[in-house]
Amino acid sequence: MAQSDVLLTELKSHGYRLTRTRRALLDVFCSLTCPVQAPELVAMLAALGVLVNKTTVYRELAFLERAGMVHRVLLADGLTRYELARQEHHHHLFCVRCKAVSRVCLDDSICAVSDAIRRQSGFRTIAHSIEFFGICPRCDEGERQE
Amino acid sequence: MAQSDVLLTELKSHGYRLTRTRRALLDVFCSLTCPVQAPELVAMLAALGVLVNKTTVYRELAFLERAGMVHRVLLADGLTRYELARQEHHHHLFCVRCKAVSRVCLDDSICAVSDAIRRQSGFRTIAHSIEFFGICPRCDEGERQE
DNA sequence: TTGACAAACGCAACCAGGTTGCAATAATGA
DNA sequence: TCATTATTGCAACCTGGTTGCGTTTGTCAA
Ligand SMILES: [Mn+2]
Ligand SMILES: [Mn+2]
Ligand SMILES: [Zn+2]
Ligand SMILES: [Zn+2]
Repeated sequence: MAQSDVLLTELKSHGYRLTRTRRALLDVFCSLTCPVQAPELVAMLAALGVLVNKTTVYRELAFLERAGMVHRVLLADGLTRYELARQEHHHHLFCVRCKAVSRVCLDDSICAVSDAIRRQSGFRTIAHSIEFFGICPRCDEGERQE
Repeated sequence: MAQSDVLLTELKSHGYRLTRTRRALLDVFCSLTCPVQAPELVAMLAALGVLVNKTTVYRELAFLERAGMVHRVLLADGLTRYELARQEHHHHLFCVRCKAVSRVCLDDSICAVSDAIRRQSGFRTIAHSIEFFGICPRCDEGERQE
């Protein structure tokens, strides 16, 4: 059973409808390895022959977010991206040159600062975002040759 | 000498003009303790009697960013904020309830993961952003009473 | 299979943040 | 004071995102 079918089954079991958009969107998300913007999703669906209005995509993203299946990713350019939730916990490397996004898994201890923050300031952390901005290996190579 | 005068002097020494907008903007930035959005700055300047067009503010922010005096801060709501650069290195706590932004200084070791990332993936980190999203002490108090 | 019903949808209009081209203005040093 | 050029205002534009509302469609029970 494909990963997207697992998700569809879960939605169905909660009484939600399995629409063309919903199926296609989850398919796309399962095939991706890095976060994407909503307008990009509209284009990707169109390329698959699924012509869907941007309003629908935004509403569907909100729905999938509520259902805990996708979440937002904020990177250095201020644009909102989405990726499948329930992946191995990881963080992002954003190349400020070519805008490529890659992933990195960090040591648990780095993610465990929440407790220290709670003690220090009383702030109850729900989530964190650790993003690194810099130059990816490919661009670094290119720059050295210029 | 006020902090903003130091910055103005530096700009002047590089041959840049000291305009009304520039002075007022640096004054405002020096008086703030957390990052602000561009439209907020337009309003704050207006409240000080400095009526300035939003285009000018955006251009001035780009200028001050190039000059290394302010930088962008991206938080959980996807809006771009700016704050004075050259502060003690710190990170942000974003209350998802009241949207308040506070600051926290983390252990150096947490910020030093860049080397590990370089070894692991070849990605050359220039900057990082570590943001925490959760409930601030005030809101936490309020929620407990409801 | 059919129909009722609510969920999902498309569309148009709208909003906010941000950008651009260009002509007018103002800070500077001579 | 004047020339030079950085800075500014304005209008028009762009993109991402939202809203209201009437229509379509997925689901399930008859
Ligand atoms: Mn990711
Ligand atoms: Mn800060
Ligand atoms: Zn790159
Ligand atoms: Zn709060």
